[in-house]
Amino acid sequence: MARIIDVAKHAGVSVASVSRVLAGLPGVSEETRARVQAAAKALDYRPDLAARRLRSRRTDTIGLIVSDIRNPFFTEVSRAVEDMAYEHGQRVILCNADEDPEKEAFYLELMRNENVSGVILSPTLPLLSHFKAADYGFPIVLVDRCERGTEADAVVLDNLDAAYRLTEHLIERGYRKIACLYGAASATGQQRYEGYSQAMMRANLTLQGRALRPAVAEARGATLELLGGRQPPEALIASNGLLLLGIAEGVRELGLICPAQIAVAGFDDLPWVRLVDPGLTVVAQPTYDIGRAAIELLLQRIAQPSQAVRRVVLRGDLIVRGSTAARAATAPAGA
Amino acid sequence: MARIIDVAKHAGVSVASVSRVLAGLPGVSEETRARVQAAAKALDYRPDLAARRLRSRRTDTIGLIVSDIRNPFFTEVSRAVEDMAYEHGQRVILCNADEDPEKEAFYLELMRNENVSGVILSPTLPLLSHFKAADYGFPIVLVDRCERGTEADAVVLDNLDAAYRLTEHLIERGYRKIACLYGAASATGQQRYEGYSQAMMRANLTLQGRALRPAVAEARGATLELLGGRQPPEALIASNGLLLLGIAEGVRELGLICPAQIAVAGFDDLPWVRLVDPGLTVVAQPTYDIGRAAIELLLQRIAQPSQAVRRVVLRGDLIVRGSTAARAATAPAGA
DNA sequence: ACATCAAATGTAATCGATTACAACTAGAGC
DNA sequence: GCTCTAGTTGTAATCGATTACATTTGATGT
Repeated sequence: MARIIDVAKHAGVSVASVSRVLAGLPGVSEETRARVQAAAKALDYRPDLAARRLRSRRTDTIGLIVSDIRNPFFTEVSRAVEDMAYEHGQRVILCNADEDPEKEAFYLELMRNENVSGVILSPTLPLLSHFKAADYGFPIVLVDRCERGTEADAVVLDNLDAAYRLTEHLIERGYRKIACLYGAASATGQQRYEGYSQAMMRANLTLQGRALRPAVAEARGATLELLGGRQPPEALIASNGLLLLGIAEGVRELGLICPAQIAVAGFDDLPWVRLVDPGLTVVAQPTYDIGRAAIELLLQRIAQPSQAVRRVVLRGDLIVRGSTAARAATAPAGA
Repeated sequence: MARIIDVAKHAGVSVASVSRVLAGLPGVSEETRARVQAAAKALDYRPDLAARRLRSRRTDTIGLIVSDIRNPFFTEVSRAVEDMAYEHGQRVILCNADEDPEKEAFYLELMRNENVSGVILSPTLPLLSHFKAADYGFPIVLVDRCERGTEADAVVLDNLDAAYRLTEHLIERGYRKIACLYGAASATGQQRYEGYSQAMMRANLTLQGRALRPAVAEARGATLELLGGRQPPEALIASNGLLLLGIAEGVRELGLICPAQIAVAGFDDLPWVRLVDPGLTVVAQPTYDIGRAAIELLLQRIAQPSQAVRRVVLRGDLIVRGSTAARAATAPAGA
């Protein structure tokens, strides 16, 4: 493998000139530039990144720590992050923390060791509660999750508003007994539950919330339980796509007809929600935009480490489908 | 940030001793070991990875180049790869080549520059056709795609067999006019089409194949076209999850009843396939195992660069659901 | 008491770039 | 002709580890 000194010899110049040409710095004559480029091409020279990183103290690498890449929301976000990162000459190291604070700490530690340019993170609840971006040696941008007082750049959905509107929609359509299954592991789930709560209380309706671990089976179980009990709800809301899937499974398992017997709504406009029977009403998140906004914030902070904390709040898009069609006047009580 | 020389001074030993202790090499007294560890902890020392990589010529980084992480198959595979990689002290750089040979070449180039320990790759068709792992400066393992003569380690499904069994199942259930929508961009799609063809020919049935770009909209369009024409097929087969989704969309759009009016089957046991109306019959791929097998092959090849080429062929699992229920004796022709 | 040897430790070269600084060149101004 | 400046170019220090090789230490055998 050719080294910079080989290129220098081949071109008959010094290593400094080679370095300058290849870095595109000014102060090099056209002739030298041409000779160096020719030599580099002739020798198929490629700089050793380890050496460059050691000397320059820059890695051009960003870390992306999500809870689980298999969650379609994060899949999409990570895709956006990767696209943008490579466009800006950055590599991406991807990590799955599985909502586990220990794994999360491990990966943040890893990022420090890797000396990354910056990190995009969807934090667990315990980490978020005292989170200060300044505590880390590198720029951090949060995605999907953040609380009012969090001292960090962040890109989030307006969760409270979105959940409020979704719940309001159900109320308008005539549903009264509405239960909400929400993720207990993230701030986002809590905020969406809060939006649901506010809408319900405003309409003087009784809250029925279930905090769940973010897993399909959890939501399925809760659905079977709720709908199998006495006083089953008329409508179910899921705070994210995984839980929505679980609800759909449970409803299907019970053989209930949607929305006549049970209305369903949730978050994340996943490819399949329009396929299950009457089509599911959801709040769509602009996932790709979320990813893109996150990396833009990050790149700007890398360039300007001391700028004020910024927050991008995006609005969810309510997509109404058959699963929340207007409720029949009153359910015939016992026929 | 503490450097190794600081640790050495603090412990009253040489840098060599520190390095030895931290690398876990033998030939260090218990006392030195303890002092070094204490010093390292006291100073919160963390080795500079760039320096280490420069000197040791190892990066402990593997590259994962897939066509699109948003394809659930690759999502799952990449999850497995990441889990295993971090367990073995390797970082993962993730790249999406989008079935684009240029992007693919760019990323392979990047991997070379990064001096990765190895790469896991799902190659495009043109790359695969002349692929030799030995042409690259690093170990490579292929996933999901490989041809008979390919000179590279690979982990693949027994595509021909799986597609054959799936088609055979439809034939047994009484379907005759069976169309197959398959991905034109990958060897895998072609092999599955081949399995379909063999099963059809064995039963003396007429082939009806559509080579498509791997996109949901393509399959949806083809479905509308096929089912809208004269002589519509009685059953549709998709060679992967994306195309299956497109078929499901198309069928739903036309308001056809499955399987009475159209049977559907495909590949990939995605979370939603049991939810759409009668449940879709599919061949399930052991995706996590595929990812795990890939990285195991890779780690072994890294350890033993000159060992013989190996291939892991996994068997698909036919999961029968309502979408391929036995066909009614003969469709009443016009009532 | 001394040669021998293994274990422990230290010294310094090395990986391959970037970059501060010095040195050189040529033309402008006086 | 001489100084000054601006534009090029080169030399060598530097980043922070690993590791080949040299050296010291201490135990063992005779």
